[in-house]
Amino acid sequence: MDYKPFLDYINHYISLTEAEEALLLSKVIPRSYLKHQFIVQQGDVCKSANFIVSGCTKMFYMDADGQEHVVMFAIEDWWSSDLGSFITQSPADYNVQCLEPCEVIQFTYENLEELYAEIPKLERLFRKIVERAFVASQKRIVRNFSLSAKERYQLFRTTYPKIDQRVPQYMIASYLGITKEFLSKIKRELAKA
Amino acid sequence: MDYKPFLDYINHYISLTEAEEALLLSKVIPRSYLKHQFIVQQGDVCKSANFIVSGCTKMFYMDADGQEHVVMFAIEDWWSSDLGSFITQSPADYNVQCLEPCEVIQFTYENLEELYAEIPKLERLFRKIVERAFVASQKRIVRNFSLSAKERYQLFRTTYPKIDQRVPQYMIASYLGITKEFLSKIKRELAKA
DNA sequence: TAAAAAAGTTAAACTAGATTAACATCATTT
DNA sequence: AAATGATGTTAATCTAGTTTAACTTTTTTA
Repeated sequence: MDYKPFLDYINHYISLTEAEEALLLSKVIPRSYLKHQFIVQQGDVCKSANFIVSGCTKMFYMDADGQEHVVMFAIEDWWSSDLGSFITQSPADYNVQCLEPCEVIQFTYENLEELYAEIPKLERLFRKIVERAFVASQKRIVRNFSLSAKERYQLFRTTYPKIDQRVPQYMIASYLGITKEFLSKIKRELAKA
Repeated sequence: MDYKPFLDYINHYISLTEAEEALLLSKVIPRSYLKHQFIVQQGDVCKSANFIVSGCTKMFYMDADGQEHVVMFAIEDWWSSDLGSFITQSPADYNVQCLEPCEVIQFTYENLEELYAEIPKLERLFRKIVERAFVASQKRIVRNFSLSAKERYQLFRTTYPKIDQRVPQYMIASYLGITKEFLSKIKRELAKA
């Protein structure tokens, strides 16, 4: 597996010495998944923090009625884990499933705790990553309330054009909180206009 | 101002020596606000991270139509800042306003950066705080999609009974993403049943 | 390459929640 | 204690988005 995108990503936030890079890579697990494979399963403990080197995943919640709710997609240079389950090492609320074959770099909980002790700068790295993720998540809450379904789709399409192209439409509908039928109607209207 | 709740809160996540506590307190600003006063204003840079010692705030977004959207409430032992604005030191998307007289402990951006350098453990503290906030935020997104307005209100009421009692109903409606009229209807139904 | 499965479309009937508008109650200030 | 403004209620009408169900197109697999 090619570690360069991963190291580039990290060096965007903090700078590591060669020794630190080597230590980091020694405690990280490269893993490949097939399309449709689950990286995390609802009910199981999320044992790793997963960095996507290549491929595409969805994180989703299966509700009591068997309805899927897509919480987020992840592609190259994003993380895809049930963070709540990972940090508390308790059963996951969400599934993470590969929508394409995926190459993933994994931190186990124990390895990450060791790394925090050995390279304290990593606390800073993950603080910054999660800060950004939290801000984006709050922004999404507001938008879900203040924008119409059509506006939300237009925003999604311009913000994540790559994901819009790679992911089945019915999953995007779920991510936007609408039915696939209604998204189909929205796309027809947008195509006309 | 009484710093004990603040120190207790911090010691729940990490442990500080007496010297570290003293250094921390020397770089923090206690401040009082009146009811209705703004701690952060949309468009201004959010200059401080705000820990609520006493009182209650709302963070809200004012949309293009002049409609208020409540993103979150904060009471004792919570934070209330526009984190996106704070971490990037760019104009705030949100307002933070006091719903009661408030006692607040403030970290300026510069002081916090200094503190991170002087007490690296604080990176760990804020990493953990933001991790939890992010997990809660994602959970809220899923719930907004998978639960009805009535279910969301019931969940809110049992999760945050104190806030339900302290905050005007029309603001709770805004937080839940519904109109005050519809919340009124929901409450009538719940009272009947 | 046929067939089966997955993904997408269309349209009619329906519903959760919005809008509007009038009114009621409570709190604050003078 | 009256008046003002803020908060909460009720009910009729309306609409964005759902549901259902039948159908088409694309992709995957045998």
